[in-house]
Amino acid sequence: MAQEPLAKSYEPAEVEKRWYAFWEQEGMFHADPASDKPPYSIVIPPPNVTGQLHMGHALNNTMQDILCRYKRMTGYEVLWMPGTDHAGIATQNVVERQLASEGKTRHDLGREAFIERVWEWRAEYGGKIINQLKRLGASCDWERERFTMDEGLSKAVREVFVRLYEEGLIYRGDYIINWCPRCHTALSDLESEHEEVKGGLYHIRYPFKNANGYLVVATTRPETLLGDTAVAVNPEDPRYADLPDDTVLLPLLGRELPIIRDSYVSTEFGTGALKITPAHDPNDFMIGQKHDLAAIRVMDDNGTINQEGGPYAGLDRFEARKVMLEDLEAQGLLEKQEDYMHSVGHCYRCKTMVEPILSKQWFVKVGPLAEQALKAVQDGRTKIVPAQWEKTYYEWMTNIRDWCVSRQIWWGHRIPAWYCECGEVIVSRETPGKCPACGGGELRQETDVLDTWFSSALWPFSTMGWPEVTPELAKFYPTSCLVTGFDILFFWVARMMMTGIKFMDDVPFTDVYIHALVRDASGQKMSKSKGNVIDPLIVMDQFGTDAFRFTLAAFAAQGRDIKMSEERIAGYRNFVNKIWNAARFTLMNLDGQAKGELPRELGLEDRWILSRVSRVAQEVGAAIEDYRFNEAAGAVYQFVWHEFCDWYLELAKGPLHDEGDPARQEASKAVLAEVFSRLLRLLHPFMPFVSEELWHRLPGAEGSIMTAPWPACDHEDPEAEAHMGLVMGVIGAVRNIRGEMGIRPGATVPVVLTAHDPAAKQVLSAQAGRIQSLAKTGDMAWADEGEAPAKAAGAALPEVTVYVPLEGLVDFAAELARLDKELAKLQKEITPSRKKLANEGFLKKAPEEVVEKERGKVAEAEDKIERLNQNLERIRGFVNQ
RNA sequence: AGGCACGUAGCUCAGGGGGAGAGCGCUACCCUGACACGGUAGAGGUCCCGGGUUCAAAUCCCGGCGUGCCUACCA
Repeated sequence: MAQEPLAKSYEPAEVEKRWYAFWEQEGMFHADPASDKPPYSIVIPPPNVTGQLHMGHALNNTMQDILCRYKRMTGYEVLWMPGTDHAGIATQNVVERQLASEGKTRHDLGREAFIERVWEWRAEYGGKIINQLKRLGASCDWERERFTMDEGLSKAVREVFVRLYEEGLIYRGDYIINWCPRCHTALSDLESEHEEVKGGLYHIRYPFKNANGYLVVATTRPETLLGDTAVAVNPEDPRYADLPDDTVLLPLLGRELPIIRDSYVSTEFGTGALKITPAHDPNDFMIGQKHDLAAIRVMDDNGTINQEGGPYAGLDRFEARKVMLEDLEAQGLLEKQEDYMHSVGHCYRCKTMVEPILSKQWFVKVGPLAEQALKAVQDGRTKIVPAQWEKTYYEWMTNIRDWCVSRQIWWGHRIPAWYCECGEVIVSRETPGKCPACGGGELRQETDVLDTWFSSALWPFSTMGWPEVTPELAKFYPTSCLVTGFDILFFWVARMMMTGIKFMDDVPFTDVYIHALVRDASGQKMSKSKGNVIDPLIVMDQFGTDAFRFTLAAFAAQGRDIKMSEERIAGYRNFVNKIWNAARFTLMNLDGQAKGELPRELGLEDRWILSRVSRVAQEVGAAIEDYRFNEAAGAVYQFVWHEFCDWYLELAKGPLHDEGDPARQEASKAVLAEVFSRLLRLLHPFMPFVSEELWHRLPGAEGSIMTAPWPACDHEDPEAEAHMGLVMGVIGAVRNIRGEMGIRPGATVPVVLTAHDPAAKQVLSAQAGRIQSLAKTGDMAWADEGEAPAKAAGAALPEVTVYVPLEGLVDFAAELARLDKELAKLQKEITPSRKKLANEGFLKKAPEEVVEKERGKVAEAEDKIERLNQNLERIRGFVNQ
């Protein structure tokens, strides 16, 4: 690549587009099942085809991408399996809305044409989110992209359904389900979202048939009274031990209702008398079965009262409630009504209030499956991170109820069941030609489709070709990790566990990493209606994808939600720019010279930075493997900005610009090139684009940074780190004096040092040039203790005392104040240690090394205090003269 | 109703039995030949409150208070 000087600041847009195209063209995301490398695999949580990239997707996929890119660099064959979900209800809604704008309904088209229409919609708009993931830099194996309605995946769905049916784990039955009167479909328990709603508790009088008086029942849903088939009281309830009659009359309709006794009824709540509506309440249904009561459905699929409702037929459920209450009131049957907060299920798609309705549905008997899925986590075959979620998982798995999988919509996998006129039900992989029972050919296929989660539950193996036996399954199943939000722990993760164990005989993933939610800057959940959404696409346009990804990683602490604001992203945009400019500096100094062998003779700062980059590489790697993304990002940030840029580059300027010592200059160049190359690799999982761009700018660079090895930990040098610590300490001390004393930045100050530790003198003398340039000092002089300059500001380090002679620079009052402040700080710092050492219990019981450490701290501080005091006295003596 | 998290600098948060940390913001100074999307220095804290365990608690335990979230068939 032509070496033009870098622009002064980084321009992401063009770079991102170019490198993503390059990676795809080169097939760098493609996983080879025949590879010798160890496998690492992740299946993407498939976004809805109708989806638009939001913050949640961005976080989720950034994390997966960090893992995948890191694993590739550490020698794994990585498969990141992508795809989308057909999102039954959501997608059907979108297309129905489209039809509505043409003045049509799906019924005008008919089932087949409608489904055709959905496929058309998908072809046109369905790829949107995939392109948005690409913009994020996601390194998915797009050649393998899957869709839950694909032929292969549909085959897997059918296979699973039939096998579960054959084993008696799928059944069809009458049950109370959650019905959405707007979407016209059953919903699973999970899809009914409970929300606190202000309603009323109505006390209604049910007159006795053969006696005076009445029984008062309390209800929140008076309209369901039309379907009552009994009234229940607790057999233990003394209030109802002696009733004048065993039959009451249903208000408004006059139907005779038996009074039954069941311990389910609470004596605490309401009036202690409960109306029983088996067709419209799950508990009433249960009681109804127990007492052999009739179940009368009083509402149709729209939530409108049906024929059974007599005079109220045709009224909407809410309208019916209103009218019925008025009538009850008029007849003196409404004893009282009070405000009542209770939680009511709402459709997760359209927020319509769910109506519990009795109907015939298909269910998965989850008990046996859940038991296995529970065990797999308990015995550690699958690890959930952070572990606190395991509890939640156990809780749900042990209380799980059968899963209603049928949906009364058109878009989805049609249930492979056929009904014969003779009453036979045929469940089969292939469309049956005739009834095996009566031989009749008039078979009707079930019209219901399956819950979308039924197909997503198979995702980890259906995407790899199951039920066929494939090399992909052999190499990449079970997958290594699943990255997801806790909101779909039950919807999806738990169900994948069940099916994976059942059909693959092994867990679908060894790790599950549960990440937090992304909220707005004030902690509110982002939602369109609140208008507080931050659109990741706009953010990427504005600040660049790398800055955005880094922000997500940096804030992704385990177990805490992320509050996102543009200000933060701007901060990391600055970081990207910092990297860019460090590259500018590096490239200018390298002068086109390719990275070569490191020379044996190295400067202190060279040894130090090599040691640091070694350690940081290890730290960052370990943090990524433990899903501590924020720590990984923090370590890179700290290293790049505050060690490499703030210290190393400044220190290296000396030798790099010193034409008088070519060997030293060459050594610095070699180290600069080496460290910068490593730094880019450390950045790559977080910032794929800018790291790739700069990688190619490095002289002599070959291939993509994607396939470059993760930096080794091979230059640890504790001595160099200790010596650099000393140098930094001296520079810091001088800078502090300069800053506090108000010495003009341009002025050069003299420095006198006294060595407290003789070894320090040698180290510092060798680094005199570095100290002079970074602290802007003149010549460094050494004095013996006791010969310290009188008119000087002083700072005490453990190894040396630093004096800056002040004659002509500042007034001494300022220095006295500074020393006082410093002394006070030291005293305050050391107080807890002194207290500990004065405590006999501490001396006796604390570990020896802890006691030693405290002693050392006190000794060091006292030593500093003494030296500072000496200087204080000298100045006082001088001032008072 | 039960469960789970969280409460640390002005803001957003790391940390998690032995020296209170970061980023942003703030103050002062500086256009030093990579970068003002920058540099140097600095100010700022009852680690929510109350008990307990311990030689030692911001950290562990118990109880409050506050804030989120999840689960639940008491009409």
